[in-house]
Amino acid sequence: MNTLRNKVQLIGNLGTQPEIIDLDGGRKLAKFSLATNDYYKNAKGEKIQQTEWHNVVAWGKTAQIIEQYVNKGQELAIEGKLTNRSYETKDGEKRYITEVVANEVLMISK
Amino acid sequence: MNTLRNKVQLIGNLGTQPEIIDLDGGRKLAKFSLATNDYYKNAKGEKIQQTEWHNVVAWGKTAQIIEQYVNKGQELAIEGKLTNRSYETKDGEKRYITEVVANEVLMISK
Amino acid sequence: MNTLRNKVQLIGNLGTQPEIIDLDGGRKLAKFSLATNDYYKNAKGEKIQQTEWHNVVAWGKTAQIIEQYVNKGQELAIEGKLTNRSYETKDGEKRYITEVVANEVLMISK
Amino acid sequence: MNTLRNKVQLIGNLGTQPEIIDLDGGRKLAKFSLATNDYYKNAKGEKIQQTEWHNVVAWGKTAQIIEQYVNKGQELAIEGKLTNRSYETKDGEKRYITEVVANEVLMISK
DNA sequence: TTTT
DNA sequence: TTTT
Repeated sequence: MNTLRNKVQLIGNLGTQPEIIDLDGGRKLAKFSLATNDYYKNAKGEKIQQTEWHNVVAWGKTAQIIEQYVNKGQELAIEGKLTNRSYETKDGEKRYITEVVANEVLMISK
Repeated sequence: MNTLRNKVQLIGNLGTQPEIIDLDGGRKLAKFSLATNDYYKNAKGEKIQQTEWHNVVAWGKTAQIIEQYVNKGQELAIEGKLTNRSYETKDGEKRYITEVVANEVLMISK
Repeated sequence: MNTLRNKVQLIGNLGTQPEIIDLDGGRKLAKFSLATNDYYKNAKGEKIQQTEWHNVVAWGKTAQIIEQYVNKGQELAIEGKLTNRSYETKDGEKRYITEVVANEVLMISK
Repeated sequence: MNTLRNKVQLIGNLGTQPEIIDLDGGRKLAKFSLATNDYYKNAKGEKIQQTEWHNVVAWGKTAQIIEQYVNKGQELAIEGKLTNRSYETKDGEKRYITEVVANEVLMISK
């Protein structure tokens, strides 16, 4: 009843090898940056590529699939939800980070 | 050719009245916070509500529609893309902010 | 790994009370027609409403929710997949029907 | 204001070379069948592939892109809306056909 | 056959 | 900061 309310879909390329973290109890966490590329023409008619980098995380079974099959540079479609976390810097300042929590991944490169 | 690569959809409620900024050339910019609510049961079987707050912006015609029809508290469905901007604080520090740029809005409350 | 490949999302109104079928083993099947309305302006500048009627089915837990909470006329968001079935008429002719199999429903009317 | 209400997204392979129809006024229409594949395990634990075939049409600029770049067998992501048409057979019977009208296409094979 |  |  929830994914209709908060859904993100990205098709892009991994900027780094995914980082896999082994959590207590055997559960895994995967983290990676995904670049989506947007193309448009500017006022001069030049074709411009605009790249957005997204922080993506995945848990459990999805993390396992990523660990086994997903590598740097690869093209990937993901679906998930948009989340915001805050944390404190070592100077005690509060910072905010937005992450996409992926619940589905689809490798689309051949 | 682009929205398939980077798409966000949110259905939630406005936390504040939308802020409307009149840009040079008559163009408008609308900014607001949108709360999406997720419900799940914890280990004790208690129903938990988890709220995510999203920064949403809209330009041009979409901003006009928001100015005319959208108010604090209202339920709204939006579709857009996920973007990241950086800016400098007055102390010269670089900060990052993630925003959803809405290209469609749909008022779903009666 | 699948919903990224075949996904339908509709926001519309039920044309009829949902039909609930009790299957063997206690499982339920819900069937209903959902009208989505599209608005556009024609060459004369008149506002035209175009309605599409969709055959929607849901199984199991989603069917139960529909039986309990969803009624004729109500506004509903659904997400699911697009499927095609064939059947034979009593004259032995093969006919095709397209249905949306809903796996999520969200009541959005107040 | 409309695509939130009726949206279909498919990632699949073309079963045939797209049929391109030149309409009056230079406008084009593209038609093709797209197969989406779903994988699941049956009661015996065997991996089953289920293929759905979808009728897809595209108009204008999207049809031109398809004419130039899209070929039989290729993997394609499309986004569009779900429509239903009726027509009469030569025996005077009314038949219904469901089509996905694509407004975006993305070639995802390399 | 819905709704606005 | 919203809503149920």
